[in-house]
Amino acid sequence: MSNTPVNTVKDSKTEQLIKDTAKRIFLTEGKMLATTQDIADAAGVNRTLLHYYFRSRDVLFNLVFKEALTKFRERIHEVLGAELPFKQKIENLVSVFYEELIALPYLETFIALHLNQHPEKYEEFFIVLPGGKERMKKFLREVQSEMEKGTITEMKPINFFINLFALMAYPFVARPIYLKLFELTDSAYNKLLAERKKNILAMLFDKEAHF
Amino acid sequence: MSNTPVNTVKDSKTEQLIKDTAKRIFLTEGKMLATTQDIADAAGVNRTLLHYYFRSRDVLFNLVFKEALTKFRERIHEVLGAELPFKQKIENLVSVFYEELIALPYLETFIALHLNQHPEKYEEFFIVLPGGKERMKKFLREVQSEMEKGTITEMKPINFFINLFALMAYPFVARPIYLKLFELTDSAYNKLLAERKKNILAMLFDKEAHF
DNA sequence: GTCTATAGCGGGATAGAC
DNA sequence: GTCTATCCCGCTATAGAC
Repeated sequence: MSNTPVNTVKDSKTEQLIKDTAKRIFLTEGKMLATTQDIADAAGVNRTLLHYYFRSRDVLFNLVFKEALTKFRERIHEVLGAELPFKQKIENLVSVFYEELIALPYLETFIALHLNQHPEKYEEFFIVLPGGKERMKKFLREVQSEMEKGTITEMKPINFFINLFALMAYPFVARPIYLKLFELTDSAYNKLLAERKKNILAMLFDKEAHF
Repeated sequence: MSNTPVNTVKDSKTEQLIKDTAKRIFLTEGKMLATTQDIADAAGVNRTLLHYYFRSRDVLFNLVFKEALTKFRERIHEVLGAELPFKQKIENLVSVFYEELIALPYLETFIALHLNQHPEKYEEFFIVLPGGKERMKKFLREVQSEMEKGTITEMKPINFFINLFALMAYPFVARPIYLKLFELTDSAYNKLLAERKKNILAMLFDKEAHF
């Protein structure tokens, strides 16, 4: 209430630096077992600062996870909720999804493993987005309507949804396997991923020009 | 060479029990951080026996992993190498893949995470299967030939391969997410998975009766 | 806000008795 | 082959000086 000290400027550089570094190590590099020392070293700060700002490794881990997931979901929902023709919407979705997963390729893998281990944390991680449920229902109705128009193959709308995300996400999850299996370089695999964008649309929609 | 003692009967019950338990915990339940104590408790044996038979946790982990992966790959290769019409082969593949992943749903997730962390272990885990390389090349040629016949959409054969495995594997990897997202019970999700078998074929092949 | 020093414990591994 | 006792280390976390 009275005059607050000047150094109360929140979100100090250090705090943000630690959080960004943790995010990179956990979700970009996929090192979910990284220790507090690993993170501190990578950020170039003393290990105790991590506890000073976040109290425990667990709190930091969950925070980073939750923030990334929430941002990701918000972008997806935004795209799916846009007032655009169905096919255009899916094209945008693929682009946005790619953009996010190139930055955070292990996000999906982590969710899958972590939620299996701690199902009670679902509500903590998947915070309710305003209008989220309605937006999903609306999207599934759109899928249904497209099938009636004959632009996509008849199936349960949920299966269309799963197919869509399977085709997008799996190549990121399984990247290390395919790199070796087909003896590809990183950049060759990235090129393959880029080409897949068109391919995914060709798979989802009936009878279209493809590549 | 001379008369060996009777108690040299290898693969004692205990050894097998520990290995089976570890396999279940690591690959079926997805608890890749399970401690030696966790495994010993689940098997109902003393923790030191684990070291007695396998020397270290790491050795046990790699052994279990490698055995499961090799068995899995052998089954897949067997199916892909069979002398059968292409579509029949893919149908068989989906069935075999499902059978294996229902038993070991976390196999794929583990490979992805573990190989990323220890890329040098690729050769240890992915042992060379006799004729493996030729079989893969032959399969990709078959894919090419099917595209020329017009039964499947034109694309790079590698992309057909990735699409195939994406559609099969992803719903297993992402199971915990979809259970919650669509508020499904375990058995409802299993039913959905079963229905997807037909759906996957419809996605992969052009213009077929679907469901 | 940042450091050093230290407590504390959980987990892997081995020695040695039975 | 199976157990108990013990060692040892890495990692989290905190107290307290600066």
